[in-house]
Amino acid sequence: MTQVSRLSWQEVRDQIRAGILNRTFSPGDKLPRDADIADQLGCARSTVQRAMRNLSDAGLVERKRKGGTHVRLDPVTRATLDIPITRREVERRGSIYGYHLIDQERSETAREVAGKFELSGPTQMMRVRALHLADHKPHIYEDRWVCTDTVPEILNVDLARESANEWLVRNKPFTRCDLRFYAISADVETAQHLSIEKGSALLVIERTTWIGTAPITLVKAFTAPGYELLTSI
Amino acid sequence: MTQVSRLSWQEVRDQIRAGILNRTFSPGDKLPRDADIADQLGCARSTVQRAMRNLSDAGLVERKRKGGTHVRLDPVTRATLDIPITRREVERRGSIYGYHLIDQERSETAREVAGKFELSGPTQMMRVRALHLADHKPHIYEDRWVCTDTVPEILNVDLARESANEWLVRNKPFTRCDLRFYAISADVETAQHLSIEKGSALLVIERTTWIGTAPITLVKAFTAPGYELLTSI
DNA sequence: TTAATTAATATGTAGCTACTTAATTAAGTC
DNA sequence: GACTTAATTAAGTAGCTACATATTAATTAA
Repeated sequence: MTQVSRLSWQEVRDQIRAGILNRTFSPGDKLPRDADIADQLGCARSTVQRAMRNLSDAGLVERKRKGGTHVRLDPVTRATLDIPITRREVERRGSIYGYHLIDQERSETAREVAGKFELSGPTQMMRVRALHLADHKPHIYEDRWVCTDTVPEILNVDLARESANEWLVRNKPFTRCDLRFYAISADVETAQHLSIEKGSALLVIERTTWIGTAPITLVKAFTAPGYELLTSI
Repeated sequence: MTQVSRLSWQEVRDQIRAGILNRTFSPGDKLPRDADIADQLGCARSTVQRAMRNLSDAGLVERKRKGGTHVRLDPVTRATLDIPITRREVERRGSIYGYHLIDQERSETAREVAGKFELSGPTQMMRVRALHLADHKPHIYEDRWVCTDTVPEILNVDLARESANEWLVRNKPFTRCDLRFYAISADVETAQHLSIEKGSALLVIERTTWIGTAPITLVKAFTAPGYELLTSI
């Protein structure tokens, strides 16, 4: 008697997923209603709901009120990425973290930056350039714009002591965050900051954050050669 | 009377999150038990549970049975990435998709590949190189290893007609997927395939998949210059 | 004192009911 | 036929109870 008295939502999810993967339900097909699946499997609808929500989160099915549940036409690989504050990231790898402010200046918003923030009117910004070190070697060079209309407090922060990265994460929550990853060839200035050769291939992590619709910050993090971004699964 | 009769789990989540962000609860602090929060807010524990699970998924808090809920010490930016099959990705941008098989050959597993798969013993592999085109221009060059012990059917697939990418996604579900993103300078061969200059900076998306512990495939997708990976939030 | 056992506790899950909401289908109306 | 409105449907949510499970804390035995 290895029979389980109750079916867990994970088991239900696995069964439904198996049905999708072995083509009992093909892409585009409509799945039975939650209630019917519950009946058939002998569990509660809430259990099927939980399983379905999971499959929906994972990108395997699409659910619509009244419309029912359909197997997604185009399966996607959905991954979650954790981007910690840079100090933590360095320390977790067992390296010694270092930080160095390069320069900071108040300035008008560059057109490119305003575009990324989806701004209509003009705003005051502060541009901060800084270097994060791992074991005394350049690790990430960041070129950051902070909106001083949204975050005026940043003007009173000693950014030579505490990085804007850290201060903002700790003090300025965001409600929206856009991330963008791409590769570039290091230009002269970036190469100089990272102590590498001009033209080296770099992974850039670009992050734009808002609180509501108010812009907070835009950072381009130029990672040193060899940097890899891994999924946390 | 704008008072809501019932508190939704989103509202509960927002209140707890607000408490964390305004330092009512600082990083490392222990939050009250779900039941107490429910009492205080006048909702059911299940509603608080739902809210907490969401905060936990988002990386804001950590929960442990008996241990309770703690605000995470190191806030992370947690993003979800959708990686569709390449054809879909190209078509969604309104471009014409094209595919071209470069070559395929059965071979022993390269040491680097075996390492990525965390293999102990030897396995048979097939190496497939192919090009994905967008509007007749090189878009992604993929260098793929498929384990023919795990996926012998692939040997009977006409990979000149259907890409391994598509066939595998449609026919071989995985239970584990590791992703890795990094930048490289194009070597001669890669540059040739992508019709670009040697040394150009390229974003590489490397994906390793398993079914259980059995290896399925390892792909390095060399994206054409200008390629960007965006989060779906 | 240390190790093993037991009790206590906070989260996690399953099941049920009742109600809400979004979306589609059907029925009227011009 | 085209448009509006109402009915229907299936997922989503809230609340409750009961029990499971993982940990920690307390207690007892060696």
